[in-house]
Amino acid sequence: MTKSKTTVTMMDVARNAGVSIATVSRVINGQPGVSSGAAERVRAAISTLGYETSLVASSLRRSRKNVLGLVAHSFESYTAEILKGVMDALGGSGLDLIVYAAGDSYGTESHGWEQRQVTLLSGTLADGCLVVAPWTDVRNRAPVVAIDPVRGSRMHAVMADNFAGSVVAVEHLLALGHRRIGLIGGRVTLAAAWSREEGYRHALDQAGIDIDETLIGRGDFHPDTAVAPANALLDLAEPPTAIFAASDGMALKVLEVARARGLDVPGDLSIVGFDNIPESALSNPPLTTVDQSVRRLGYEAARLLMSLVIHPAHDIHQVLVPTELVVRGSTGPPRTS
Amino acid sequence: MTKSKTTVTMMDVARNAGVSIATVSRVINGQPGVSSGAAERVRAAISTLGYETSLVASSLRRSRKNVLGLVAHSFESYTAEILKGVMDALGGSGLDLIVYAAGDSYGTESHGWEQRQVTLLSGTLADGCLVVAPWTDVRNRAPVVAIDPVRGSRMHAVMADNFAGSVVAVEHLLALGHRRIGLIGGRVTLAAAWSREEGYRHALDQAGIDIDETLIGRGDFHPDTAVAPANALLDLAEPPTAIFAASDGMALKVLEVARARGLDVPGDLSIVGFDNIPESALSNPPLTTVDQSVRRLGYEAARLLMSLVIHPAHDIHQVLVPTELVVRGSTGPPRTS
DNA sequence: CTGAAAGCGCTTACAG
DNA sequence: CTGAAAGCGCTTACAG
Repeated sequence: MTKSKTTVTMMDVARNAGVSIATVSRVINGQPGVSSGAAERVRAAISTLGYETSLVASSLRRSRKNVLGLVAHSFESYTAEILKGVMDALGGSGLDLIVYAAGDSYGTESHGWEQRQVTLLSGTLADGCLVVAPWTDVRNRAPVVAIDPVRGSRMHAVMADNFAGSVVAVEHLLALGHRRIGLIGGRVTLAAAWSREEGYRHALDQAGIDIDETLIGRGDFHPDTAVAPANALLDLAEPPTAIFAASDGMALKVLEVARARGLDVPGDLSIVGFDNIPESALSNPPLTTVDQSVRRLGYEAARLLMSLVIHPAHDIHQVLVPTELVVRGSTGPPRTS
Repeated sequence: MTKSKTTVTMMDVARNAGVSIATVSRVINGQPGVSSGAAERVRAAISTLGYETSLVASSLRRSRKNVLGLVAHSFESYTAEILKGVMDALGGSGLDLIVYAAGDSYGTESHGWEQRQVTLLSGTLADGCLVVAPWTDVRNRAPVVAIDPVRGSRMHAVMADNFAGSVVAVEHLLALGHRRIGLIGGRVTLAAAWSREEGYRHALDQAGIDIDETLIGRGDFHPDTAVAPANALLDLAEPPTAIFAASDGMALKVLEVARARGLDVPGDLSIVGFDNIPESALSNPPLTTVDQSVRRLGYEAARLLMSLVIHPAHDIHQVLVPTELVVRGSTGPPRTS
């Protein structure tokens, strides 16, 4: 303890074990070509000195890092679910995850933000990167997979099968006997919103029902943005007997609006949402909705990224995760008039 | 484009701008002593080449990294809330956050796990580290702050004022007229569980009520572990008229058990929880509980860590975040017999 | 104001 | 089986 060093380095271990740092490195990385005696001494030195390898130094030298990166705008529940799914996929793979979150709050809303974050992680720390709901496509030398990409994205991506989900939701309402079905869509620059609206139109089309554009309102997925279109729909001379909202947050808001207006759900109005967030099961009545397992999205995205890290692909991989209709109390047959 | 390099480095920028890499570094880090002409050329070169600085290389050289680390076992809702609070604190501070999650699932439950993670981050990438609900105390050269530390912890830490919260909860029941108040505690190795039980005992003591140990059951904070103790309590010859559960998850389970037994809440049994998770407001009846803002915990922990990074302290800082009673429908006066 | 050079802690051919 | 040495991409005294 003559020198007061601030960190225990590989050099210290080497000295303590009486070998070179190359040998220490080999032992740590489990590489062949070390006598068992030397390996033993190195291991002993490591535990005596409490040595821990430097992630940064080894990342700088190594090309394969065995770490995946993730970039997200916030840690609200959607991202939290994604993270859980990613961890499910990583379990036991030998890969770790590093999440980098920039402290400056506004930077987050600027255009190049995700690109910067991805470069930061991929260049140096991670073998590839996951981007959650990016505002724009992102590129990198290392593979990048988007979860919920923008509309028309040309990146590797994972998203829910929004189109099929909407079709099933609307078909459910049709089967109950509804003919005037309103839609409250989301921001159409997002692929998800677009596909959900497409599904709505497609299902009505298939049923031979003409699309009535006055029955289509638009929010931006956030609950509050559903209030105005919901009221507009219900103020119609001939209001819809059912409303399909493109997110559960918005659907629950529609439910509130309906009750405030003295409407019985589902007696006077059936309501279907999309997402199956936990609150949907707890509303009164509980919400019929389309389940998209966000956790599963994270899982599939991590799997895809892992495979791309091993076999880089120049064609674009996009995977659609199935959705499923969950029928609960907020839908029923229309009042027979 | 004669050389096909894989990454744009500072060297490339320097060459392109006709300066040395030292000058490039100075421009990037906003250091003085660069002529405006040189700075201009460097900036131009950076944008032409699309240069992005290497987080890893600069971390290796620099002592101050302007990055905080966070280590957690999972990303379930508790940790997600913590993350939100941490991001609140970081906003605009110029500090970033890096979360490192090990992929191997069991490692997580082993003893030295947090220590290893903290060393990994703190040694090299971060100026300091946050540890969420560690199983044991963790040390490092760089400052470490625990959120919800173990009982008797000697680390810097942030935790809810669990004792005061329990006292208020039990006093609320006492004020309603309850005298036989059951407790379902948590795992007592956790400081939080211990303090909550202490608060219960203290409040009864102050009210001059002898502690009846048969009224004390124990779970481990997870919902399911409350079922057996709840039934045991309600099977008593003289059952409690109120039950205080040390977590909302457990309290909601008690509510279920009570209803399954045909008890009216709060008519036959009052129930109080602890935590104020979102589900508590939605139960039927809604749960009276003690609010501990987990997000606030994250916020305060990040603030503390930031201050410790700037002024390292050798005394132990522990901060207690206030809790607050939220009275809802699950508590009322006992039936007058 | 500017640059050459040392060095952060590792890994990896290369030569024994 | 083992080690000396180069180099990953930066920052930072130091000398001009």
